[in-house]
Amino acid sequence: MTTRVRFAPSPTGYLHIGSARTALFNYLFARNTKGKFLIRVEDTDRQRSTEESLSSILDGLKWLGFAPDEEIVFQSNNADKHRLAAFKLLEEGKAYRDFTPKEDRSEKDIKRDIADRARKQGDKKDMRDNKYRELTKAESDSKAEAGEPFAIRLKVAETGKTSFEDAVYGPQERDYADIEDMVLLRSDGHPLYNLAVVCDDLEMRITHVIRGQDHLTNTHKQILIYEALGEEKPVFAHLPLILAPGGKKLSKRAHGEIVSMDLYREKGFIADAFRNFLALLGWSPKDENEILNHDQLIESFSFDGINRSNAAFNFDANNPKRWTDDKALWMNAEYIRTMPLDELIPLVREELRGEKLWREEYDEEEKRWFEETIDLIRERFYTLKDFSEQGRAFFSEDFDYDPKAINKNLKKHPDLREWLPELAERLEGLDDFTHDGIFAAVKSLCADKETKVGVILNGARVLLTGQAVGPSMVSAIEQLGKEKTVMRLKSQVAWNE
RNA sequence: GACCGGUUCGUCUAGGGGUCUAGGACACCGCCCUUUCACGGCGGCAACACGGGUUCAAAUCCCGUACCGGUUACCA
Repeated sequence: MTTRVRFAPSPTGYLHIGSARTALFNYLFARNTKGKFLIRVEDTDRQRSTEESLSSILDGLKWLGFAPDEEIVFQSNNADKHRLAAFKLLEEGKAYRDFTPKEDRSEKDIKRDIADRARKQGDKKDMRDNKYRELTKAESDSKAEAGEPFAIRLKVAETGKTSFEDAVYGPQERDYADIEDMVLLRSDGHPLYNLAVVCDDLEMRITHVIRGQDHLTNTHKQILIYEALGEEKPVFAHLPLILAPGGKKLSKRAHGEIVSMDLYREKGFIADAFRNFLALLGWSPKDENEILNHDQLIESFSFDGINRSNAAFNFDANNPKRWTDDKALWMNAEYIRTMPLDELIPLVREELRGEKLWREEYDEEEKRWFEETIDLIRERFYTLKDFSEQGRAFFSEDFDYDPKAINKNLKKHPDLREWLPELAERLEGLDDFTHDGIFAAVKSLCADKETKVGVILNGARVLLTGQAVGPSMVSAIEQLGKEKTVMRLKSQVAWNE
């Protein structure tokens, strides 16, 4: 049997980092088992669903590389089938009409409202106390015919329990007494989540339902629906949640853009690296190598590598250097400096284009120079943004000097004001403008001035690149070329900043 | 409140009765390399929530407590 899994986002916002990981695990499982990965858009909440949200989610999935194997299913298109299922259960006596007037819930604080009420009820609540539950068929029919509005609720048995074996959490049980007669169909004819999910998963022939742990208790309700429908249930695998630092809920409201996948693309993450990081949040491979590319992730993925406890996404909103999880940043840097150059170049090209730093020559007569430059400067970069920011001086005359670099490496050694132009002169007269020739010139200047090589090179770095850090400076000088090097070393602009 | 999950270094995690004086990764710190640095190499710091059992032996099994999370809608 081929496995079939689905990722089922509801288009009511951005692509949450936790949803992205759910999509990832579904995708990995599908590929690992040579099955199908499907996408179902759960757009039945018409008030909250938007086009923008949908395209943002789809874009995010595309960026991560999770293309669906079949056409995307829109849940709202299946409403008729859901209704049919509800009426079938009603017909068979497995569900009943509830004529209780619909309550008006104020949009605000619904969740708190519900929790408060539940707290008051304590454990005394009888889940079967609906007075319409035992109405005879004739009574129910006549009320319905008279035009009285009704919702359809599932008739959950008085005693017994649901049980299933979760592929991650193991055996699960829940007593019927703890499950209410949930509404299947709203009084306005609108099918509800649990019914819709079950019907669609059946229709799509889903074999494994892989989703967040927040659905663990829902699963029992859905099992009741599978049973009422007389259908086989799929395998369930629930995933631990991704929490904010301190173990609190991670939300856009409280934590901002950091929860949205869009941000990572904008900030210069490489999809491969981010996928790798995401996979390690709640899952771990058998051996100790944590750097796993797309194919390696697929190959090593399995449910028993999934951890059962929630993971905290670690970042510090007050520290720009730690705007997101350290490990994610490190992972991205690792990919940038080790991935094949021909895979990196197109990504850098996009970045430079976006910042108006790209020149067509980089693909033609200056291709070689460009590749060498990228290979040189990528060594200490963390994101693709660094190519256009810290690396800007390699592609443009219009770059800024980092004030910290000026103070630390220039102004602390006032002599550099004379020494660096002198270095420029010496380099200008150099026939052999290669690494060794440049280094020899630097060393002889150091000897003459009785200073350390580091002082000269650090100072030169500021004037040449505007930065305090970077790759081997001698190589950088060679890469920049004589003309630019001489010009920048003679410039006094930085001294006046 | 009730029900359901969870709890190993700061963070992500390995481990599921003896091999655990608890392994790896990130971060942090030190040293080395070097021509400076956010590269690299080597090393260090640092954890089994707590209390009871069971057992010759418990991070691992059982019970309780605490804390955290989820669910508790005519939302998804």
